[in-house]
Amino acid sequence: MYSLIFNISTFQPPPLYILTPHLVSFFLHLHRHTQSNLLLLLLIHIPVMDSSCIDEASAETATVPTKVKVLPPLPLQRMGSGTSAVIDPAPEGGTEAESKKLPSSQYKGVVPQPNGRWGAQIYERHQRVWLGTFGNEAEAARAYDVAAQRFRGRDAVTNFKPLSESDEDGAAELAFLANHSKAEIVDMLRKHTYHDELNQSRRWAHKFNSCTAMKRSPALLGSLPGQARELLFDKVVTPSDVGKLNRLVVPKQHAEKHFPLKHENSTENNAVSKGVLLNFEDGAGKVWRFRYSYWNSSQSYVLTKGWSRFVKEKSLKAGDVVSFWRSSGPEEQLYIGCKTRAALPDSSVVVRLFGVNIEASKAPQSVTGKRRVTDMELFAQPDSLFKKQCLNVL
DNA sequence: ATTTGTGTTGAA
DNA sequence: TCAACACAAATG
Repeated sequence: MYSLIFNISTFQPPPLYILTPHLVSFFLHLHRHTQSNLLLLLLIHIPVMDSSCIDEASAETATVPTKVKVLPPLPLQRMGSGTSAVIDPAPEGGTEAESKKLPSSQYKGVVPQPNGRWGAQIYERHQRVWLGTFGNEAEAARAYDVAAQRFRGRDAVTNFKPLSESDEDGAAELAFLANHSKAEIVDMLRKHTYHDELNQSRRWAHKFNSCTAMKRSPALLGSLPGQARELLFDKVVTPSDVGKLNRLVVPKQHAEKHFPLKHENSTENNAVSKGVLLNFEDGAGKVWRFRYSYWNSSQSYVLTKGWSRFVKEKSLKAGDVVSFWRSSGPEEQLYIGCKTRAALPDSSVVVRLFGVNIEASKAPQSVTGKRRVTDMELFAQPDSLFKKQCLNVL
C-alpha cells in the first residue's frame, strides 16, 4: 500500500495512472466538498490486472462518494403552478427558434414532448422508466412524484408532496403504493388511472373499516369489490392433520390438479422430493408459507413445514374445514381459510361472504384467547399485501 | 398524421 | 442519475 500526497490543483491525470475516470471524478468530488487542496490518497497496489478487474475495482471505489452524503441545502420542493416561470421561452436568436428548442420543464422527471405535451420518466438501475405523457407539466410532475415515492420510498425527492404517514390520506396512499408492484403503479400512471384506483381503494377501505367496526351488514360486504377467487377445494381435516405429525395431507386428486410438483426429483431413491414453498394468504392478509412436497413412503402430497403453526394459530380441530383458493387473475395468488364444522355456539353469527358461510364472534372469547372464529371475514381484501410470486421453487 | 416513447448522448 | 434531442414505433 502506498501513500501519496497530491495537490489537487496541479493534479493532472497521467494516462498511465491506474485511475479510471471514476476515481478522478471521485477525487474531484471530494475536493469540492472538502474545500481542501490537499488530498491524502491511499492506493492499494494491485500488481497485475486485466482491464476488467481494474474497472471492477475502480467501480467499487467509485461507489464510495455516493455514501458521503453532502446534501444540498434543500431538496427541490416547488409549489404548484403558482411559481412564476417563463413557461414559453420566447423565440430568440437568428432564425426562428419556434421548432428547435423544446421548453425544458421546471419539474424533476418531466420532459417536454414535441407536441407541447409533457412526458414523465424516472430512472432506475441506469434505465429510464417511462411514466407516460400528460397534458400539462404539473400533472406529469405528480406522476413522477408517485413513481418516486414508490420506487425510492420515504426519502424520495419529489416535486410536490412529501406524503406523510401522519395524515390519514397520506398513509392510505402509502399503503396503496406499498401494496402494488412498481410495474402496477407505472401502468396506472401511464394509463392515467392512478387516482381512480387509489380512490377506489380508499373507498373500499373506508367501507370495510366501518363495517367491521359496527357488526357489518353481510349484504354490504358481499357487494364489495374483491379480487375474484376461485375455490380450489376444501378438506375436512383429519385428526392426524391437526395432530403431532405436523403435516396436512392434500388429497391426491386436488394436489395433482392444483399444486403440480415438478418431476424434477424423479429419483426414486429419494424418499422425499424436495418440494416447493407455497405462500397462502389468509383472510386477514397474513401470509402462510408451507413446504409442499410428495412423500414417496406414503404416496401422498403433504404440506409440512409451517403447517403446525397454522393449526395452532387457527386452533384447528379435527373435522374443521380448510379451504384453498386461488385468485382468478394472472397472479395466481393462493389463499387459505378455515372454518369450524362443529355446531356454532349461540354467541356466533354467520356471515355469508363470497358464497361461503363464515362465523363471526359477537362477544370476546374466553381468557384463553382461543379464537374459534374463522378469519375468512377478511378475505375480501382487494389489494393483497403480497403480490409477489406465491410459488417459489426451493 | 400525430403522438408516444425509445435510442442515445453528454452533463452533473 | 438525469434531461435534451432525434427519430422510430405505435396509434388513430
